[in-house]
Amino acid sequence: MTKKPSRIDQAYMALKSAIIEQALRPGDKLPEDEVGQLFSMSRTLVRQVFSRLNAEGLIEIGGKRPATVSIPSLDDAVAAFEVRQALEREVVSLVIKRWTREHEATLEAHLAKEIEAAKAGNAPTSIRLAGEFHTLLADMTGNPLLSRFVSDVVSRCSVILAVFGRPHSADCGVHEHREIIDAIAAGDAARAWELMHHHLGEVEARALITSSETSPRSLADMLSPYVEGGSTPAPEPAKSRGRPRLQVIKDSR
Amino acid sequence: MTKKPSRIDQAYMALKSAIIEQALRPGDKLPEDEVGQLFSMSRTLVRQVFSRLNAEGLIEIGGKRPATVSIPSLDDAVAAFEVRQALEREVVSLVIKRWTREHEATLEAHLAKEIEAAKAGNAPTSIRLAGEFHTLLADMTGNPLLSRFVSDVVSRCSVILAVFGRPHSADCGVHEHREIIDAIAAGDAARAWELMHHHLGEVEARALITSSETSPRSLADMLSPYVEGGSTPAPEPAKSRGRPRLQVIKDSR
DNA sequence: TGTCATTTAATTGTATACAATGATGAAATC
DNA sequence: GATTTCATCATTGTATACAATTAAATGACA
Repeated sequence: MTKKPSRIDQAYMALKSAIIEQALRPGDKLPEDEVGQLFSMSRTLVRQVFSRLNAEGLIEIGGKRPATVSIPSLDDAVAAFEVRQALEREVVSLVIKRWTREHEATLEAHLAKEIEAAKAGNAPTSIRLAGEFHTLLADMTGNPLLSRFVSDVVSRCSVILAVFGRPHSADCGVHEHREIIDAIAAGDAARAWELMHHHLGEVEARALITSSETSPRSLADMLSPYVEGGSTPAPEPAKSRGRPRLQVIKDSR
Repeated sequence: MTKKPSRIDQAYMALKSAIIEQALRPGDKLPEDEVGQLFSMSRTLVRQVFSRLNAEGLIEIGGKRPATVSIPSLDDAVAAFEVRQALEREVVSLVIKRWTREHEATLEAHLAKEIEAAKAGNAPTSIRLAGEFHTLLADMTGNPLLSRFVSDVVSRCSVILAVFGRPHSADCGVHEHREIIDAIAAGDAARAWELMHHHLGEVEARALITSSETSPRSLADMLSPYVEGGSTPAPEPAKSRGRPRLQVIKDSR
């Protein structure tokens, strides 16, 4: 039984997904009260959400300025991939030790989803699933701390790709995931690590071209798919603030 | 010019130090308003401090119960040392690559402090310095993310030692640090890693004996050396509660 | 027209108020 | 005397109010 996520958790996951799927791009501003209205919570709670996102390096806060989606530097990018290599080496090593049939089934199912998303040309989903492959693998180590660190660094890498990366090409990534699964299933630690190392190198190699195009959309538009309820919560377009309208978003579970 | 630490930073560092030096022991309760009074800040800020400490696994919050210093399980301990080995292997590798004279001087100076603390029999300081040796090394990688992760896991290990560890014996640790510095200075990566691996194994090996002795002191007493200004926790002690009544915090085990 | 000073609006930083929830202890009943 | 029930208290969860600071807009002046 998964304990039901609190509203804070929901907002956290929603914003994290939005950033990772690049619906929110690096540099985008996140005013506390605006986000609060979108998720129907007070700034107090938004602040807690921001605190968590900041701890994972996904947003920048504290400068008495609106929070912004992080813009990693090139140094940050190098550092992230450096750490990621070290962590995922350990992941591969541990997963092979504790490998079970269920793990294999889980990864196969995930890979199927990746393939499906790639076929459908669903870029945001592909990006998210590509990252989840690695966090899924990390979960299988049975080491929660390692899992957390990997999840953390994978998130950072997603943002890095949003800044430096060329458009996500799902195909090659999926194929490499295929090979990694096979090597792990075969218990070939050396080959599995070599493949993972190469795979991460490929991902890192995409950090060469800068794609900086700005699309001035409203925060509500960018976030609407992530706010619970799916459709836009009809944000007040009026600039002059009338009565602060609070919308109640119900828990549908 | 280091940016001045905010009050939040100060309280965070104070509590972190108190936990790492085992002035606050696992299971100790940390009521928000009591801590707030000690550091002369509102619960709002205390909450932010707690949030950070919780993110690093040093305290537990959220259960509608008072925050408590974390009591890591044996599984947590194994997981932490597993991750730590992976991270510090990378640290050794990177530090050797980027080794400079200044690094050597910094570490020598730190080692001198460790020796001094060991001679003086200052256990809390010894514990803190032993951890700082590793974070200092991590800083020298020039990789802020790796540095953060190492700092995080080292903190966790400190708490773990507080739960499972036998009383800290500074001498052997200091000697091992000595050897590690020498191997790194000599550029012998293999030996440096072997020494570090062994050293961490030694530290982990102390996670065998449970030392559960309870000393029911007041929170103010335990924290007073960490509160800015030393022993006066209240800025306006002239009121009816000149010395704030502080309830006894018990260690339940 | 361009630049600079001043005002105005927007946004965050912090504290406090109120509600909700779980712990504690006392009283009543068997 | 033990146990259960209920009231009270302590503590956190959440929202809002106010202060402080920064970004933006306006207007004056060369």
